[in-house]
Amino acid sequence: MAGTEIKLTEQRRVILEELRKVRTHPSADAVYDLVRKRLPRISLGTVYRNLEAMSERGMIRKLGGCQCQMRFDADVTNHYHVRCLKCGRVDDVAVETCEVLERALRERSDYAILGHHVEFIGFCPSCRCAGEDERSDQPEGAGER
Amino acid sequence: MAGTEIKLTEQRRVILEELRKVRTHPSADAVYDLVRKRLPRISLGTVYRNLEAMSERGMIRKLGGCQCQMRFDADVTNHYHVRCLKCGRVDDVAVETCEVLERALRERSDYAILGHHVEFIGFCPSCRCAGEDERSDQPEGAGER
DNA sequence: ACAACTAATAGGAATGATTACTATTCGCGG
DNA sequence: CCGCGAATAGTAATCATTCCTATTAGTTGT
Ligand SMILES: [Mn+2]
Ligand SMILES: [Mn+2]
Ligand SMILES: [Zn+2]
Ligand SMILES: [Zn+2]
Repeated sequence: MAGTEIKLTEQRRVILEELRKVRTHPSADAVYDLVRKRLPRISLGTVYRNLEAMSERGMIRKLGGCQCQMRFDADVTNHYHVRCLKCGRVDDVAVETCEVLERALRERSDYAILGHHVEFIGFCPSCRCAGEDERSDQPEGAGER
Repeated sequence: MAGTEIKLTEQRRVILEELRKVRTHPSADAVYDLVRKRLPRISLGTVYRNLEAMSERGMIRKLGGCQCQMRFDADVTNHYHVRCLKCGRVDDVAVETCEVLERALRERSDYAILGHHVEFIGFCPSCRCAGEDERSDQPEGAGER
């Protein structure tokens, strides 16, 4: 239910406030630690559930768009990928890699940059068609894992 | 031990051959299923161990460079991130997002493209210094999870 | 062929992030 | 206060991945 309105409960409000305070891109359990200082009785499940609910609604971002399961590729040349949000299919894409991005960053960052990766997200040809049919009745949870 | 030479055992050879046959970017357990047709006694642990060993040596690629643990961000504006391979720290980067990539892909792909994400990888200022010190004695497993 | 030694494997247990489940609680209109 | 749907706390289950250990395969020297 990606577009549904959400009630701003105490727990959700505090999670959001704490996440807005930090610049560290915390993990779910790090958010849990922050929130627990103000709501000692909150449960980890509530943190996970609400982080998920809020990212579905675009109130926050979830990083590392890839699913948990790793994928492997015998092609070690530099190329980018596109992943289907619904079925998880991964394909190569036909855009050339963009080293200009890396050069630009090397000048502005204190990190020692080793590389970068780009992943497009969308719906593959078959899921795309399936989605257009059922768009009317089911808003589709976008397969977000 | 990223740069060490590797012996091409029967199991490794078959894993590599099967991975080279497909274009599907299979997961570890999908590789296991493929390999098991030829080596019915191979264990899942061996598949995981050797996929990891071969990707460390650049013989294959591991996709979804992000760790398993999700990170969250209250900043929902479009921006890219850089992740430290050693300590997992994630920072925002100061390069503007590259919509030209997405436009280019939309013309060439059958996917319905919804977006893309870019993640740079490298060493953060503190891990970078620490790494330079110990570079002599320990080759450093690059923190590859 | 045999012993000694090392690297790799099979199989199963352990781990850790995430999700599912369920009884209880909360908030709210009537 | 009552009834009811949404949300929560606490815990169990899931599932990809890693760890562990006894066994095996390969290698070198005799
Ligand atoms: Mn590929
Ligand atoms: Mn950010
Ligand atoms: Zn699909
Ligand atoms: Zn670091």
